[in-house]
Amino acid sequence: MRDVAALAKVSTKTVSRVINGLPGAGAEVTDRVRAAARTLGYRPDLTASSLRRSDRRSATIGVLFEDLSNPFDAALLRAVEDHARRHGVLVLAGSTEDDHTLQRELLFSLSARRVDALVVMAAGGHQDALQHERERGTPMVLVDRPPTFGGTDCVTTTNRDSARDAVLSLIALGHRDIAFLGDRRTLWTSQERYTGYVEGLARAGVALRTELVHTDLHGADLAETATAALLRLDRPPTALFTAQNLVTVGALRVLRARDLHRRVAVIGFDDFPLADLLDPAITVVRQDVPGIGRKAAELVLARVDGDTSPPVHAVVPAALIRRGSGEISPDRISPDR
Amino acid sequence: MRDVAALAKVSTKTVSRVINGLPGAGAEVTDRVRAAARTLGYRPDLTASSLRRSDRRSATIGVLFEDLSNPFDAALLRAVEDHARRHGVLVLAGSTEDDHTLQRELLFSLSARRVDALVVMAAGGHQDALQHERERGTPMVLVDRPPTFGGTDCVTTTNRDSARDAVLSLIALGHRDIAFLGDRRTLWTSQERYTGYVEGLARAGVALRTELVHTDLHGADLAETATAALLRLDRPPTALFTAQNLVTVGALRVLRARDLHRRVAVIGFDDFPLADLLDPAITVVRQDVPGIGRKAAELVLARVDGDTSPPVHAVVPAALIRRGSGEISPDRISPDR
DNA sequence: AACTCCTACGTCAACGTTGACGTATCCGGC
DNA sequence: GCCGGATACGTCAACGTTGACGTAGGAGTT
Repeated sequence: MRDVAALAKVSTKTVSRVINGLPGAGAEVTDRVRAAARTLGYRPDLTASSLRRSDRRSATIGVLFEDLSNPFDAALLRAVEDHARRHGVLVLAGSTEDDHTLQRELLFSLSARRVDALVVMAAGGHQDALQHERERGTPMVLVDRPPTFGGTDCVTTTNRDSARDAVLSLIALGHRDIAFLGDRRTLWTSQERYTGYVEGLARAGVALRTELVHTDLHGADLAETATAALLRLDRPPTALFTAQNLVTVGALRVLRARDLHRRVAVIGFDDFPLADLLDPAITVVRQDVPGIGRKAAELVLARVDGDTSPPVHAVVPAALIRRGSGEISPDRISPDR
Repeated sequence: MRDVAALAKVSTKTVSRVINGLPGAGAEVTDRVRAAARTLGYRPDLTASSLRRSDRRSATIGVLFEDLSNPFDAALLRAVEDHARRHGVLVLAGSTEDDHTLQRELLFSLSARRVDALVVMAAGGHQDALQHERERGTPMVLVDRPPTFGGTDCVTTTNRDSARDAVLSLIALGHRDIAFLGDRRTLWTSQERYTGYVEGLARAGVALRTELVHTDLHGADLAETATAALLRLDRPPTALFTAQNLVTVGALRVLRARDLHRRVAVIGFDDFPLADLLDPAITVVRQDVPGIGRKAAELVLARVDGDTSPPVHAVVPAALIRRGSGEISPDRISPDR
């Protein structure tokens, strides 16, 4: 900047005015400064700028997610990034892999870079580090789980209701032995979906068979093991409600290996790419991922802009997409031994 | 920092020493500073720190990609991020959507935030903005295309060789009418894969039927249209080589809709989730995405650490994964009218 | 002619941090 | 008792930028 000022024979302050398009710079000087900046390849330093500016904005938000290789996380990041970019805001992204220590470190890292706000899509377990950051004044949106502390927005989907509806739809087809396969119970979404499952059974007067419930299936491998175990029961389930996308995939692999994919009904929570190309195509509860991402970005950017209205808990509705696998009628299969 | 210093009754310089673990601070003072920092909720400001430090490192790299909703991009970002995080480096991510203007703006944005290096996974078209940034001294790695300017590393996969091998494998089964469906020709990978296709045909002495070649299929929808057109030919292809993952998916949709998915052979370039669960499972050329990402991160982080060895063009080998769809023998199908 | 007001600049200090360098204190050796 | 050297601090300025404020000159008003 000093070099630009020297070349254009003005003060650095005038360069600053020209670069930021502020009034108080004459036409001829403006041209000189622009030309000098170009020839020197000058790029303003936003970090120095935000250090000095009164609002201290870095025009950067942090996004914490669990695992980018999950299409759900990727799509969400994409939606947040899209919306942020339109506001001139960039995204510092980091995955936590559900590791508590990692999450703390990442949080410190983002905090040290003075992000204007945080979008947190992966808060398993304790939220004390998050709470601390929130109390320091960083606006924050939690995605897929409500905050355990005050003053914080969150965006979730209709986990419980959609799970209940999925189960009721299976029951309407005559299913009575519906298995539940869920992700870690520490996740709020898992709990909600399980509650919806239980509510669905209860509302239809179907008894809950606890041996059909498998939780803490983190990743497709554990889901495969659990599915195999279900199929070995004396009275195997005629339908599966798989409460997370990787769990769905694991279950499908086992059903396919046993050639049961056309006989056992499956409804999965979370859509996934190619679900429509499988045989049968997979019926899923589809979350409005772009909608969730957009809402999260909107909320957090509004907070950055000084919105101090009471915290919001936005609920973005999910929809049951009937593709075939959830419309298979009950068919008593023999135990897999 | 001033508050911490005041509370601990030391100078800010001493606080700096304690926070950074530098020698020259006594045990008792260290404890006092730590305690003060904790009670005040002090977080160092990395942006101010890197402004003043001699090395000017922000411990942040920028990653430009095209579309996060493509699992290839997502997996690559994930691999880069993993590796970077292990070095205490965070990732500023932005998608360009193959929009030239957007790419320029994003580049400026990252430059203004003084990223230490760039990983560019999406450089279609002109690279002048990239070149300019490179000339300003920012280390840079291009993924999936060689640089048009000097002094820059890149990481690619065996596009041409693997494409040729895929085609030869189809020819070995007796296929003579092999269609090529490719992404935009402006992409280097597309050109390479097409060249590999041509080489494969030539090496086996099979004539190239130009009406079987469709390029510039950006996205699954265009691929569907092209596939439908191929099936209307008087002599339709008995095998498809789909040179990008979304193209593969589009082609599969059409084959499935026509119930030809068990009669027309398909080999796709780029693996995609669930390719193994389809019927038939899809034979693909699988790139070593984690390997590419790791290599890119390694290269760029080494440059940040001052590695000035000559620029590297790393080639990470891809592998043909035979799953079934590529092992279908030629079967003359009648034109689809 | 003296005044106000506006425009187009410049000067100075400060944002939070650290490199360079200074100073006070203490310890061991002779 | 004095000196050399290490150790534990502090002081000052600077990184690139901008807010607050100052000033010079011209236009308009009375």
